[in-house]
Amino acid sequence: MKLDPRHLEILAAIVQAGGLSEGAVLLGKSQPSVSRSVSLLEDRVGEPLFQPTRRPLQPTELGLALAQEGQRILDAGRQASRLVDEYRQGLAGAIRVAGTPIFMDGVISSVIAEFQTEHPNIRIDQSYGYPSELLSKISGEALDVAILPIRPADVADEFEFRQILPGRNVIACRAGHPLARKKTVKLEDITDYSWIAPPANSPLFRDLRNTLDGIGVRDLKISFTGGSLSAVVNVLTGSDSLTVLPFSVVFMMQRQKTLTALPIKIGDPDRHLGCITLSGRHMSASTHRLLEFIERKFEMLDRLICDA
Amino acid sequence: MKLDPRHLEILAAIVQAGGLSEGAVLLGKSQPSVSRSVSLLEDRVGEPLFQPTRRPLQPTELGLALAQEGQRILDAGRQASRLVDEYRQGLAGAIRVAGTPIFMDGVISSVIAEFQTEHPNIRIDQSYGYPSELLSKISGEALDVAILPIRPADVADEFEFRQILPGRNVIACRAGHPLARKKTVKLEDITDYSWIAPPANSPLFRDLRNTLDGIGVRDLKISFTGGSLSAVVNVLTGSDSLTVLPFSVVFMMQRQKTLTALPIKIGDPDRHLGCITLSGRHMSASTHRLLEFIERKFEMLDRLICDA
DNA sequence: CCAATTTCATAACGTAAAGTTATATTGGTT
DNA sequence: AACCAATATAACTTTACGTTATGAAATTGG
Repeated sequence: MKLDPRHLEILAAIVQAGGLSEGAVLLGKSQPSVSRSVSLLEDRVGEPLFQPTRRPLQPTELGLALAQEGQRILDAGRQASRLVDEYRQGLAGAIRVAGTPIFMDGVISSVIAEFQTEHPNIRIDQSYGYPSELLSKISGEALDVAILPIRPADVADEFEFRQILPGRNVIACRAGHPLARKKTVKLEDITDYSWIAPPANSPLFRDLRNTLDGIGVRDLKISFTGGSLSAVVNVLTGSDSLTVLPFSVVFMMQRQKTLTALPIKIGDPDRHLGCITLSGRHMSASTHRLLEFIERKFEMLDRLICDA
Repeated sequence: MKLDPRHLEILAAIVQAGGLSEGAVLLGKSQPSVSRSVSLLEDRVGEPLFQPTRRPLQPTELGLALAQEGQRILDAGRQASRLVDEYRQGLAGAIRVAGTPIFMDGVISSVIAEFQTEHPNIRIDQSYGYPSELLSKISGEALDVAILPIRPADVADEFEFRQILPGRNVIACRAGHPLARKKTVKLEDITDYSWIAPPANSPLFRDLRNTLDGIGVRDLKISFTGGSLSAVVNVLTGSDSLTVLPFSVVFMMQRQKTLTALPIKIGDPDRHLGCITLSGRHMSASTHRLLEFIERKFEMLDRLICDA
């Protein structure tokens, strides 16, 4: 026989409170209401749940056993309410974030780390991808937030774009690089050194080609290609190679005195770093919190970069 | 915010079944019914519980978490139903049984032991007492069943009496007692031996006095008084003393070749052994089972005794 | 890419029961 | 015996469950 879980909850409250009236108060209902609910439950069970003609209303053996199950139901209900509250306030949940490898490792990951210390109950599922995959994952709702460099004009209507950093690339080298000591660097200086290229299908690779095309470098020696940011940095710091990197990444690395940017002006890409979400869809409160957090942190970073 | 536990149950069923329609089947409800219940729940929660525009209806993070709580509620409900079923069938519960010490230890306890092997989920709370206390405990609902010797006419209206054995006392002695070998025993033989008496406030003690008065014995030597059945038996088997015991008790002990009854006719008491319950009150199914079990066993015992 | 099919949502309506206030009963107490 | 607090009952309103019928949307298969 199927019992109404609400009846079991009421039974548990009465047993716990030690009386029907007190139980009613505990439940925030009127006394006659819970009285009748108990009657209904007793009718269905077919056995008395309370000792008859006993005034401080004592449960029978069966009443006590059922009240225990009612308590479990109450507990589960309370836990559910707690979950909802936390979720609605954006204090719990899971967010699927992905972005281009260099940006994610170089800049975003530390911001996410900061976010997690503030919100330990929010789980971040991070992954990597290049713009086209990222957009299709967002579109297919396999992803909540994508962080990538994109031309604002290229953002389709189904997406929402929040710019967090203007695009700005620099030529990067190790901190103690011979060229790094010079006040100004000329094109002729650059051609002497070999180059490190990011993976061929990455946006940065196109930036690298555009940049070098732009400043007239035609035949560049590529000594290393592919790999993650840490691979690039390792090769860069262990040699006199050069590469093109977003200034924000170099800026973060400068703090550890490993990389530096050459004092030479190159064309900025028309892509800007930003967060892409699906527009029109319901956004979870925790996702909203993360986006606001990222925007705030990058405002601060932008100010630091401008001051530098 | 308080959520309806039934909604959480429905959510759990849908998630478990892998779809709204299947969930409806699982719950034994119509599909529109559960559909609307989910809508109501989503309205109250204020967050989507299922991915929109996904047809095999996949739960969101929060939906999944709430479904888990719903599962706990379902489990508790099922357990409650199981408890009720067992209780109604008399397969579970607790019964408070008490009786006069000699009867309980000598006859009833072995019957109860048999009952418990048949119904391991029924707990028997056994205790001892003399008729007056037993009746007042039954009256005050501190006891479910009392087993005692009583005159059927003395049973008040508030009680229900089921006789299980006619009253019949015998003079008992150890198996190898000198008198036990005789074909017939005369009054003169008896007076040579000392007597063991049950506690002075027990019905058996009155039976002893009545019996001896009836057969003309005036000055009896009492060598031991009080104690439980096992104490009486121990003294009896370790000496040539005599005592008065219900024949049923002696009959049970005869099987172990420890006691025997003297072949001398004494007056039967007007009390009969039976079960007392409160009349008019609801009797639990397990109590009913126990009473029937006892009646059945004693019918068999009675037949054995008559055959002997 | 369109039709067929599956899956879910909505509509309309009857009914069960939860909720309320007011009032009657009944153990327990002094 | 009488009073008091706790529980039960009565009468009525409102909510929402459950039903069948039907509509809309997404997936599937050719």
